[in-house]
Amino acid sequence: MKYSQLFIQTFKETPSDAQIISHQLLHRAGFIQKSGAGLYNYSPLMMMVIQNATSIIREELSKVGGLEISLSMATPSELWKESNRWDELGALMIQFKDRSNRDLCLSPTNEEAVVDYFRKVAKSYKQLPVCLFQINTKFRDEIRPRFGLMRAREFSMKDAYSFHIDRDCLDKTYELLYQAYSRIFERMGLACMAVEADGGAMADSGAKTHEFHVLADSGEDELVVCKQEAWAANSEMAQTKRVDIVYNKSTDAMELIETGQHHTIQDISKLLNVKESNCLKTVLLKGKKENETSYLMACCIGDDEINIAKCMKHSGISQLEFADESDLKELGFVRGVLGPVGVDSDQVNILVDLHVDNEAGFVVGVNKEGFHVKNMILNRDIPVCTQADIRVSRATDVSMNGNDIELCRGIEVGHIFQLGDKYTKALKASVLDKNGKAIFPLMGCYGIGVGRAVSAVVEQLADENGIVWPESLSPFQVVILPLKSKDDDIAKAGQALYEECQKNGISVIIDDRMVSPGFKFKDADLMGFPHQIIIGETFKNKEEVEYRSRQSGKKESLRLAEWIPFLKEALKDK
RNA sequence: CGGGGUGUAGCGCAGCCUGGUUAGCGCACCAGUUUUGGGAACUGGGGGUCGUUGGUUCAAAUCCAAUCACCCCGACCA
Repeated sequence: MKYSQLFIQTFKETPSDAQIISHQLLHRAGFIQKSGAGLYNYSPLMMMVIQNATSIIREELSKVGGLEISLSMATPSELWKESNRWDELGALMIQFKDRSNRDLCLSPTNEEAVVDYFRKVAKSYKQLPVCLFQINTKFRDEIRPRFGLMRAREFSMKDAYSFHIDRDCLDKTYELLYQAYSRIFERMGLACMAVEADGGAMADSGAKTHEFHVLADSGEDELVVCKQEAWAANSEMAQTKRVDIVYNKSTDAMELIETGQHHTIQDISKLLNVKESNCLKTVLLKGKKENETSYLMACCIGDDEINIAKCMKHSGISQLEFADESDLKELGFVRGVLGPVGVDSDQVNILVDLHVDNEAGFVVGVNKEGFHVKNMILNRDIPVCTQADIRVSRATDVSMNGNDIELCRGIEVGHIFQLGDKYTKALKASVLDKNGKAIFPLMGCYGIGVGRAVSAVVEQLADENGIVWPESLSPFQVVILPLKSKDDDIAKAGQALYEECQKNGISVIIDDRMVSPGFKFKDADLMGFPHQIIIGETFKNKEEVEYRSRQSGKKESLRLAEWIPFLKEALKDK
């Protein structure tokens, strides 16, 4: 490829709305353009990177028996209604009507569609196991798209789905996919970590699931990592322990106390001279259960925080969020003095964190302006409640085995789940087993965000001069930079080397523009091609050209004729 | 969804407060000359319904209103 024919614009300046390095560089180097909030156009260079990434994915999935299919991007509402997700996924799913007034959506994920495909073909256990995958565009109407391709609304995803006759078979495929994912990310040049995760809206709670994370400060997920145990988990589900609480063991009766305008845990703690960890923080959450509005009262230690993702998991209520003033009013609650005492558990479920000792006394609001109680004891005073891990982990916590932990941030580039029979059951996709009995196959589901993975590569490998592509993803392996554009000897040498590379099957681009040397250097660095060949002064003087590695900056000089063998050697592991 | 901010050339911005020539700067783009080892210099040029709509005014990029778009922050007082 000749640079002059590439139809690419690079920029010296960073677009004002790009927050993170990968977004800035992908834009500056001419790989992506924004077309709207969370919507991006890909340039020819970006398409080459995407092709390289998807080839790696296809190869590795084929190795473990994956079969590529393509499901329609718009899906009819009927399918989603069969699994009840038409309403459950809420505003995340962009829904619309066609000219005949039929409801459709742009697929945010494809469990229903793939099960529909599956059930039209599968009749017998003899057809299993099977693993179907596709690489196509998904649309999720995210609350807040950001960070360029990291959280776009329209994005390319590889999603795979496997079907099994029994748990054992599912486990085996899950393991195969786990290994395939590790190889895929390794080949993309990513340092990746498998992390225990929460299935969220996609799977039944308790299902086995791992996320693959690239550690980066710009990551949107918080991870809890224990190096000693080689254990890592998403903070949405990581259970850890506090070791600093002294409980107020007491059998004294509950005592009503006047607290006036004191509302925060901090104020109450000071006023009554009680430790914050001996107060109970109570929040009211609102969500949906079986399409009906449902309320949840969540309690934790006063200086802890409620983790909403964990609350959703343990309560079975989806789309949980903090209730607003009008919700509080409607239910007869008062802001600032919330508490579980005397709450009708038929109306509001009560979920209490495990760190709240059920025999210790706590200070808590009593839903009456100006009053709290002392010595509220869970076992005695709150007859109907559930206890579960619903707090946010802190860096000062220890693992369940008592070892030190670290909190760090990660970019989720892949996610694998065991879905169980949730979708096959919902969509009545059964096959006959050996005994001629109909059974619902177990499913696994495996996703990779293609654009996000590519962004993560940029995020992880870029330096102050621009992108540094690994050979496996780079649009071109070699960039030839003939300096002094008007010098015939140099131009000829460049052209000759360019043709020679092509003859030898080396992927190459030549910067044939009539621009100053600095421009060519800066652009080559910015665009991140791994191998640079510079033809300039040294060629005029000594008939030598110069090699420079983008990644290490290491330079070498060799005679022109020696370059092809050198490059072949350098690229042979690719 | 709530709060804040920004919309002026492809990109980055000034001008607006205090209304008044032909709306400006840098980068990018086009032509020419000179340059050529880390984003060259000079000369000449093209490109704008100042987000949109409405209002105030002799006069609006500038003041007012509405609206749209984009960005950032936010659920910890429950």
